[in-house]
This record gives sequence, C-alpha cells and structure tokens, in this order.
Amino acid sequence: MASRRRPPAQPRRPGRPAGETVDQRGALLDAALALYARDGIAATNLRRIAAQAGVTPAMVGYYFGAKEGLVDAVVEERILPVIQTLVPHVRQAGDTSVVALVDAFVRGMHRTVASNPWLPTLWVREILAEGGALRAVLLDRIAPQLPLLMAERFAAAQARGALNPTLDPRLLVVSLIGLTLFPLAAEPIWRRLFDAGDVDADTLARHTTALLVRGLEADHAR
Amino acid sequence: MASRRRPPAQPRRPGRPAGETVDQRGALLDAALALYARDGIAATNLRRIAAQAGVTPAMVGYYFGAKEGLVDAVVEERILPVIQTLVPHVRQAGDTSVVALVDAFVRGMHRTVASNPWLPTLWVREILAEGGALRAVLLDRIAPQLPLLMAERFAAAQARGALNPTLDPRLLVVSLIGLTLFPLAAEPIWRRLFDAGDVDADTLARHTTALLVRGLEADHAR
DNA sequence: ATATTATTTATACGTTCGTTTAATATTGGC
DNA sequence: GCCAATATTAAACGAACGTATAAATAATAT
Repeated sequence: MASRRRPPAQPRRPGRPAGETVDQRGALLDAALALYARDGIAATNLRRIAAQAGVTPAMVGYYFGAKEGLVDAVVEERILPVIQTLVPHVRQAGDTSVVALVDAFVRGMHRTVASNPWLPTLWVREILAEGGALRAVLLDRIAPQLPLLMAERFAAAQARGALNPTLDPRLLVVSLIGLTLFPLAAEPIWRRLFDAGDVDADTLARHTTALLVRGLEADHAR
Repeated sequence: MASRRRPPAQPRRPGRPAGETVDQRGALLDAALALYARDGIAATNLRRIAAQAGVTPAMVGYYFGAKEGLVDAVVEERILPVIQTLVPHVRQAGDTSVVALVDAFVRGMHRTVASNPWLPTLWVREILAEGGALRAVLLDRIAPQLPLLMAERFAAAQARGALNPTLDPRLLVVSLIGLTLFPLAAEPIWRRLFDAGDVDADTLARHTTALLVRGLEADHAR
C-alpha cells in the first residue's frame, strides 16, 4: 500500500536532485488515482496529491500542465489499461451461449475489481454521477468495446430463441452492470446494513448468476 | 420548473421587506434541493443557492446557521418525506408472495422517481458514493423501514420454499436496488449509448420484473 | 409613540485552491 | 570545462468560498 511517501525530515532546497532519479511523474499518477478513488476527482486538490507523491504542487504544472492534464494522464495510463483487461475475457466467451457470456462477464468483473479495488468507487462518482469527469471516456472509449458488443450478442441470442423473449437486449446490459458493479460499489453499505460479514466473494458471485439464470422461482422445472 | 427567480432589476437595499412576506426559507430549501441534485452537495456553493432563491447568501446563515444546517433541513423537510411515501406501498404488499412484493417495490420506485426526478441523481452522489453526505441518513433512518423489512420477508419466503434457494435474501435486496434505482440513475447514459429513444417507462418496468421473475431462460416451463 | 424584535442587504475577513514565476541545483553534450 | 536542457522548490497571486458583522428597514409589542 503506497501511503505518504516522505516524512519531510528536512525540507528540500530547489534544484534538480542528484543521482538516480525516481519516477516522480508516475508517483503523481499513482497518488492521483488513489485520491481520486477515495475522495473524487473534483474534491481532490493538487496539494494533497503532491504531498502523497512526495513532491511540490508545482510539479503538476511541470509534468501535466494543469489539473485537467493530470486527470487525462491518469485515465490514459492507469484506468483504461485496467478496463481493457476485461475485453478479451468477455470476447472469448463467444456466441456459445447466453449463460456462458453472462458468466464470463460476472467472473471477469469480480476478478478485475478484486485486483483493482478502486474501480467501483471511481465508477460511481466519475461515470455514474452526473457531471462525472469520466462519463465521456465511457461513451467514447469503453462503450463500443463492451456494452455495445454484449447488447448485440444478446439480441442475436434472442433472435434464435435462446433468451427470454420478454427481455430487452440493451436493458439487459444495464441490468448486468446493476447486478455486478453496483453491488461491489455498494458493498460497504450492505455489509454494515445487514451485518453481512459472512458473505464472501464467492457467495456474491453465485447469488448473482443464480438470479440471472433462474430468477426468483423456487422450482426450476416447475 | 422553478428557474432563476429574480432578474435583479434594481438591487434591493437592506431592511425587512414591506407587506406580505414570501417564504424565503422554503425558497432556499427548494433551490438547495434542485442544485444538490444537479451538481452534488459538496459542489454547490451558498452563493448559487441564494441566487436561485432570490436572496443574498447571508440569509443562509440567518435561517440555517451554516451550510450543514441547510443540508439537514433539506433532508428533513424535502427528501425524507418523499422516501416515506414508498414505505406503505411496499408494506401493504404483505406476505402474500415474493413476486407481489418485488412487483410492489419496482412499481413504487418507478412511481416515486417519476414524480421526483431528482431522486436517482441525489442517491448516486450522496448515498452510493463514498463520503456522500446522506449515507448516514440511509443507514439510520431509511434502512430499518425498507431494506431490512424486505430482507426479512425474503428470508421467510425462502424458509417456506417460496423462493429460489440459491439466492441470499439480503443480497436480493441489493439486487433489487441494482435493477430499479440504478437503471433510473444511469438512464442518461444508456439512452445515449444504445440510442434507446424507443424505451419508455413501461418497457423498463416490464423488463425488470421479467428478469427478476424468470431470469434469462427462454423456456419458462422447460 | 416608543422600544424591541424580525428580516434583509452590503461588506469584509480568513482560508483554500489552481496556477505562475523566479530561483536553484544537476545532468549531459560539445 | 562550459552551456544548454532538465528537474525541482519556494513564494506569491488572484479567484472563489463559507462565514461573520454591522447597518437598514419593517413589523409588533408595550
């Protein structure tokens, strides 16, 4: 866990540091991502990012021009690469069956979030929330690769009679997000609310696929 | 729609206004709620609220003490009353059947949001988002009346064999929110994403209950 | 009629924030 | 060994924000 880097023992004087230089630019990106996820982009000020990275606020201007440049770089070099890892996983689930596709998505999402816990929080505040800084990124860069692809596959499956015909293929994509990313984002809430310390990652995944595949019904083959 | 109230033709002088006084306090609450929903509580400054209410920022101090007092008053007098209207609707759906309970919740939520369009936006930013100003309100005031009640009913139904036994009754409440409030909050996104101008409120509600009751399966009685 | 209370504005204060500028120190090419 | 390019800090500026204060005007009580 990268916490505060430097207890500023003696405040550095200006000037280029000697010897092997550390990656201050990367440190700023890491600090920014961590704070963006914790507090939101708008609520995170450059002084805190700089402090966590162990540099002065002026370095943001030096490396990224301005706050917006830093946000863009975090998106490009830290966030998008992580989301890209989801794509092949879902794509490989081919046109075999709807259940296989849905299962691949649920598992892939859980795996991605397990190794990138900042994702749900960031998604809520910067994509789902109106005015979020990353909504354009979803619409322009992510959507064509994942949501639109899945909607097409659902529509095709429905056309060949392999999917509940009362569903809307596009809304089914929305439902999928609502049953995966949303519960992961709301996890702190329902854990406290229901005192659900016993629910582990596997229980959550099994509940989700069970609801999707079978619905509420008690008897499978009634 | 209550837009800017006063094109400040001639800037008022100080002093108590003559004649029949308007409800400036209520105007501040209305303006605050509208801006809280549009921009978020943290991002809304008192000067804008005051401007939309047609008064000066100092009136916030006069009526509510400070920013936090205004937020509390908006919660107490504008937000909680709306959420309360959901409770009897769901409560009346008694222990008859799980489908009836779920249906009552889906319909009730859609109806509440239809007449209070600010609800999903506010929910995302102030309850779902970490650090949101209203999460404590959910946990302390709303949760015991709705989510906990529903979880109990689901558990009871499952115990008597009237609900898919692979589901978790508590997670089912989370799933319900993820299939109702979340899609309503994300509506601007998926409408643009899928060019879904044809989807109306009824289509959405039918899709949701269809997925909940039956799941993905094509053949109901296979 | 006068005094007190209620309501409202103008103004100013202290803080925080994003950004800019000048200075300072090191590296690397010629 | 000099000189330009690179990397870094300290300091400060202007804008925006929450809040406090004093003055002003009307209503109400005595």
